[in-house]
Amino acid sequence: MNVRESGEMYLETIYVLSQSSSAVRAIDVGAQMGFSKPSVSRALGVLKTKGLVTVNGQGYLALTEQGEKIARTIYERHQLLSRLLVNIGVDEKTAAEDACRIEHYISEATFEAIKKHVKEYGKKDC
Amino acid sequence: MNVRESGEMYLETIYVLSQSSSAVRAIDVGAQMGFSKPSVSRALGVLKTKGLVTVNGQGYLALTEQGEKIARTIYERHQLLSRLLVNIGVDEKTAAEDACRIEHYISEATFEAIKKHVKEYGKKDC
DNA sequence: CGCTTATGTTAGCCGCGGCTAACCAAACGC
DNA sequence: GCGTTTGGTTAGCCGCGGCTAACATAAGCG
Repeated sequence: MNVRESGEMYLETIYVLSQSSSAVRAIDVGAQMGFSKPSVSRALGVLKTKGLVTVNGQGYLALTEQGEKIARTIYERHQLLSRLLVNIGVDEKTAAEDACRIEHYISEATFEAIKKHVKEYGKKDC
Repeated sequence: MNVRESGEMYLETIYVLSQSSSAVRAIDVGAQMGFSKPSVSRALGVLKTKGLVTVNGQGYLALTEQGEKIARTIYERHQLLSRLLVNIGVDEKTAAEDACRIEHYISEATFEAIKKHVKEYGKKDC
């Protein structure tokens, strides 16, 4: 399922919120992302039809296996990129902001290369 | 003037084409980017009204000082990111593709940090 | 019971940035 | 000199992804 930046951000947000809260609803996602209720409603509708998100009777959101896979991928990239940027001297806030955009646009190959590089870089302590 | 990814790509393309050709026209930009004539026409119209591009009587395009500044910035980022990715093991083609997207989304701070890091990295030969 | 508050959805707008179809004008070639 | 080819514009469509306004429930509370 092709999900682009917007969809990925929704999935990632649900994923992150799920880790600190036992129940995530649409309104929480909107609050987190700074988007209106209708925007969230529609975006979730799309993600539902794509089989990436489910909603139970109480309005609680859950990622499907597929959805969680995407969310975890993006989140992992976010973490790695963010740490990387901080490591090379970018301030926390800017690093997080930049990582948040870059994370949607790098290929798997680039991600793997960065991961490998970070490991080497750490080992050699340079 | 706020230019986003699309506008930046047009500016960058004009800039690059200008370096290997003495005269760049809208049609060349379209051919290079794989876009239709009307798309280019409209995009250039916007860039013209923003004072970033000029067209002379013969239909030849030129970047204004402002426009060239943006184009050079983006191109510089493209080059640096591309080299960086190749250095850490990403293949040429993928590196270019990824750089082409990332270049529009990194902050000045991140760009400077990467530049600095690349220099250090080179020096220490690790 | 009835009002308020919280949550979600529906309808419809807008800017962005692609697209095709159609047209216009200038240059080129027979 | 006239048809074709080349380059550009105008009009208008479409999907994306925000938005507001308005409405539908459902829960909490005096």
